[in-house]
Amino acid sequence: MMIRANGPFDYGLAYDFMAQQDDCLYRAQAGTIRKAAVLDGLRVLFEVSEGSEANSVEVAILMNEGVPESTVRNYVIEWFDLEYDLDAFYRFARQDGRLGPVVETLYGYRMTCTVDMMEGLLWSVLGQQINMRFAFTLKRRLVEHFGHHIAFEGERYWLMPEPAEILALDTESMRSMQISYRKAEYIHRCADGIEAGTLSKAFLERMDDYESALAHLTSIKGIGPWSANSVLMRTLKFRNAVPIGDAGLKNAIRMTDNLEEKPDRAYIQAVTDEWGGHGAYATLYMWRVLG
DNA sequence: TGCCAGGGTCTTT
DNA sequence: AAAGACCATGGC
Repeated sequence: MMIRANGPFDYGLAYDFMAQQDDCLYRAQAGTIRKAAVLDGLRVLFEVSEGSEANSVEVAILMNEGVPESTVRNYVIEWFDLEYDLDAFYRFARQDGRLGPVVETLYGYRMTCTVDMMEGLLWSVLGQQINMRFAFTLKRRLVEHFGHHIAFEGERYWLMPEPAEILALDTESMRSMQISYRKAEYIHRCADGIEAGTLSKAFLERMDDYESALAHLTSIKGIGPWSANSVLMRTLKFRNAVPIGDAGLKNAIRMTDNLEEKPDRAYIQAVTDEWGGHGAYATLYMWRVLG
């Protein structure tokens, strides 16, 4: 099936970004991206590749336990953020001194979202303060520990474990994966919240006010402003969410503004205030000015 | 080798 | 309110 984006979309840019990540929950190879997922309790393996028409992707289902095609379609729309009005962002960005140059070189670049809430929260905790390479290693160890995968053509396509399974995983097992005690505790809290419903995606989606959702997320021990906004941006699609304090964003602003030192919190706040409702995509593009 | 990493909490000024 | 200690370990 083919899916067209709302406005410009460059599959190659999405592919290149995803291929350079070391994410165990999809496989990027030879221009195609394969992913296994459990959707409404049923397993499915599908493949995304460049669409035959402009600004589109092609989706092929490789293995399916009965997930409706429309469900897979909606998943891919969310994953590649194909509904976002990218032209509206560009109209704003072209008039911005920082964003103007970078949006020209990345025309059609969209966010790769994290559809699953447990995965989004897990990443927002694992990604705290450590280098990305190591964070991906930790994620891989945790995911592979549970062993859930779909085998296809001699390869394993790993599935995200359920919150209940993560909740049941003891701290010592996580420590043996080199996840710190604190992060193990935070991950348990997140899994518990999803199980209880107060951190479920459906619950937070109903909380359509940004300030309320932010306050709710940061009330969880271990979820600070950076982690909360990471989830608001990539899983809940709040377009004004910006991970304040993000190291990459600091470095990017330092570069665009030609600063001697990294900008402080007030400086960053002033910049992100200018972005307003375009903050999430402004951040996405700013990350790319570092190369 | 030392500094930095897509931070957060808790304690102390 | 702001600054410092501590966590914890890989990557470059």
